[in-house]
Amino acid sequence: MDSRERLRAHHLRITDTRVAVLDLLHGSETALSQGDVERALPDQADRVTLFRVLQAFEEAGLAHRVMDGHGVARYASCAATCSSGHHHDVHAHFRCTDCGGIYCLEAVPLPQVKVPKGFRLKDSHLELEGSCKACA
Amino acid sequence: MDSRERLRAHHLRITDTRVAVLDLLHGSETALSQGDVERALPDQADRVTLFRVLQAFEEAGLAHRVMDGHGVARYASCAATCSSGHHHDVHAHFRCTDCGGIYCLEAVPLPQVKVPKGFRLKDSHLELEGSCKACA
DNA sequence: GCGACAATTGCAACACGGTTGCATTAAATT
DNA sequence: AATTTAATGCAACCGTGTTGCAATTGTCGC
Repeated sequence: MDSRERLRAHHLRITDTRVAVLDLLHGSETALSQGDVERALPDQADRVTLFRVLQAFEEAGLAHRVMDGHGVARYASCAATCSSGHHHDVHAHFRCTDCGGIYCLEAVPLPQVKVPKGFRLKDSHLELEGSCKACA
Repeated sequence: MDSRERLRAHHLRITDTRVAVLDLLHGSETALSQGDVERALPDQADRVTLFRVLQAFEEAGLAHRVMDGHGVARYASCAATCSSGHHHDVHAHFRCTDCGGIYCLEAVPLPQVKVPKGFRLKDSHLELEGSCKACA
């Protein structure tokens, strides 16, 4: 689906920056940080705007957020079935310790776990680390 | 084991601050951030010192580091079998979205996963989210 | 196409954790 | 006790994340 259509479908106004960022995310194999986007689209927009664009994408269900190992947020485009407040990115993430890239591993499901008595489980994240196919 | 003994066994010099921090970590049910330690031990030491103490603990195998959901590092005391460069904290972590506390769930093992061809897996982290027994 | 309204953007500024360099202090070794 | 080696405190810096506000721009009805 075209980026403009996707924005419209998720009730976000269509601006040059949003289209450019969404295209970028969609074409990237790895999740991108705000800084990555900034570097990939120089002079496109202020860093605060990029921050807010990515924030809006996440809230709207257009992208999901993954934390890298150093506390920096990275974003990857969501499956088509995600919508505002309802993400379905139930897969593992692989972080390459060489290049820093984060890959969504759709094929790796999240395990069913049992938590101790009294704890209430709402969400789970599985993060794998190692070398990606480009670095190994 | 006494904190002084543990420091000695891991080839770290024994200082008031290190003993205090190690005692604190050992007595805490949840993983603590540098800020947590700072607040728990006011006037004990400079924040840079606390940063370096926690860093030294991790390198020495006295504590392991867990990232909270917002990119802040938290530390929990390690099992006795951990040593410099060889951590054995192969368990899941539970983050309470209400109080922010992070619990080590020794009873929850890490799943065996298969990564795509070309990827080389070295480490994995399982992070669970929800409400802890105190908040639920 | 034009105007009105609401959403988006840019800029300045700040918060906070993480991090380094360097001079000072303190622990371990003899 | 003297020497060596590591730990500490302080100042300072970086990058990400964040907010407030004024200026700009997209969208919708006409």
